Amino acid sequence: MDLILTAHPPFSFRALVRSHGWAQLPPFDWDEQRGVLKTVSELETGRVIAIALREAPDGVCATIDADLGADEREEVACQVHRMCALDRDLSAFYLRARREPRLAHVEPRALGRLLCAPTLFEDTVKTILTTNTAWSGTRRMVEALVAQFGAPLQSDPAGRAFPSPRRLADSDEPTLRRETRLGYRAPFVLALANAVASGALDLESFRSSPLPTPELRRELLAIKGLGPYAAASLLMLLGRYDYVPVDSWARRLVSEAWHDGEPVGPPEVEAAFAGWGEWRALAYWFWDWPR
DNA sequence: GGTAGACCTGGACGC
DNA sequence: GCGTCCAGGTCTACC
Repeated sequence: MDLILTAHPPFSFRALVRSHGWAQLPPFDWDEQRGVLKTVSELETGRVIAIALREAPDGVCATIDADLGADEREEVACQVHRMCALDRDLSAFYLRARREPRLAHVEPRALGRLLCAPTLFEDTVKTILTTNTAWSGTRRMVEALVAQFGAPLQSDPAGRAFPSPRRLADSDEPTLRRETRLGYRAPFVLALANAVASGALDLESFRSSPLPTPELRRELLAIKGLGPYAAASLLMLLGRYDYVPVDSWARRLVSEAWHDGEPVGPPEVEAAFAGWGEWRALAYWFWDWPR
C-alpha cells in the first residue's frame, strides 16, 4: 500500500537523504540510481514492516509491504513525517541565507532538512555511536546492533529493524560488548534502552517539547553518553538549531576558514556562527566551505 | 568551573 | 604477523 504525504515547500527528497550520513546506516538502504530510500520499522504492535520512500510531486510517497490497519497506518505516517521533517518551515532561515553568498545555494536546492530515524531512540543511539570514533566505526557498530538485535522482517528475514529499547534492555553489557563491539559505549546504550523501555525516560516526548532549547539541551546532556557535540546533533534532528555540533571536523573547517589553520576549540567554532542566532547549526552545516 | 586522564576500537605504520 | 601509536567525544575525579 502507498501513503502520499505532503511537505512544507520547498522540498527535495534527494537533498533530505544526502543531508548527512544517516542514509548510510542500517536499516536505511539508499538506492541512489532509483532515488528510493528503504528502511525496516518495528511498529508498536510488534509487527515488522518494510518501508520504501521516494519523491512525490508535493512530498513523499511511502510504499509499505503490507496492508495496515488504521492505527498502524497512522503510526507509519507519523514515522515518515519524522524521518522526512515534512512539517519543517525553514522560510525564516532562507530569508537570511539569501543575503549570505556562502548560503545562497540552500533555498534553490531546498537544503535544510535532516534525515531522521523513525524514532528518537534510534537517532539517539546512532548519535552515541558517532562519538569518539571514525565513520567506519559508527557503521560497523550500527550494522552489528541491527544484525544481532533487530527484529527480522517476516517476508525477508535478512531485513531487520533497528533494535527496540525492549530488545536491547533484555540484553546485558558483556553481550553487547562482545556481539557489537560498542566498547565503553555499551553501558550508555544499555542504560538508555533500560530508561526508555521502563518508561523512566519519555524520549519521544522531546519532539514536541515546549521547553526552550537551552533547557531541552540540559535534558539531553543528562543522558549518559551525550555530551555537547551529541546534544547539538540531536537538537538539529529535533528542529532546534541554536547549538553547533562541534567535533574535530568542525574545528578543522573553522580553523582553515578563519584562523589560518591554527588549532581552534569550541569557543571559536561557536563564535564563527554566533550571528546566526537560532539558525547557527544550519548555517554551519550547509555552509559552502572552501575546498 | 576548568582540566587531566581513562575509556575502546580500528586503522596506519614500522619492524 | 606483531606491536605501537593515534584519532575520535564523553565521563569522572580532582583541584
